[in-house]
Amino acid sequence: MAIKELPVLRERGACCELPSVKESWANETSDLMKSLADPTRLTMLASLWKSEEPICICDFTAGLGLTQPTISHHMAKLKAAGLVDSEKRGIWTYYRVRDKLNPATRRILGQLIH
Amino acid sequence: MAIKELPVLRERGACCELPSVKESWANETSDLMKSLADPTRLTMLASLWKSEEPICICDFTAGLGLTQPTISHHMAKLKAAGLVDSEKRGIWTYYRVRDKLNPATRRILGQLIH
DNA sequence: CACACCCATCGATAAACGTCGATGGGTTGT
DNA sequence: ACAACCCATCGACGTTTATCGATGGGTGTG
Repeated sequence: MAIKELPVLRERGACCELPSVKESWANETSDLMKSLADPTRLTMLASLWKSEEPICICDFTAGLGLTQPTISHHMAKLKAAGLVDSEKRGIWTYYRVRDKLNPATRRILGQLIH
Repeated sequence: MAIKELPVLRERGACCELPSVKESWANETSDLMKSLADPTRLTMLASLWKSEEPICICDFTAGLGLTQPTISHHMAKLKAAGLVDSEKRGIWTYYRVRDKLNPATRRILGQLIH
């Protein structure tokens, strides 16, 4: 257990340096995590991920127990995060997982949803 | 483009079914995402991930531009999410990425931090 | 044209969140 | 015993978030 070799005798008031972590990475990654930090959005995204066909707002509104403005609000967040694309057809607006998803993001979503 | 074959002529008021997504999965995954949905927590977790040695609160307080209560608060959230372990040594409390991390969670973190 | 339907947006409200100062418990060195 | 340091917790504050009802624009149907 390496934990037994902790520096018990380090000087007081002497703090150590941290491994460097890029601020831009932290900000961008936390934005992605925020867009996924809601059960409704995760459910919608997983549905789109698994579905062969695009899905429209009314399907989500009918399937989940939420009102249409709430569903639209969540979908707008997924779209703002660059995770989904939309296309309007007649009176419906169809959503799908974005084709040109960043490969790293696609891997993460694949790990999450599986 | 499969999108050209959208059901433009579907009946109005007839909503389709969604692929089934487990509610428990959505809740648990969103909890994990929430714990990662903050730049400070991501920076701390990435530091622990990259570091050979455990790191104590005072190091984070010195390295990031935040007060000690804020750092402790974020670390408590990471611990509550089961992502880190802590061990007290003298006056210091050392943190490290949890040894017995769920393999799926470890893969996700590996993808995120890399 | 009038009506029904889909959807995005606005405004409001309650809950959750990030941050800080203050406090107190533990531990070490003098 | 005292002082200095590390850290967890509490209470407060402003910000963000999830949700809803109401509204209006757009589109197809009778």
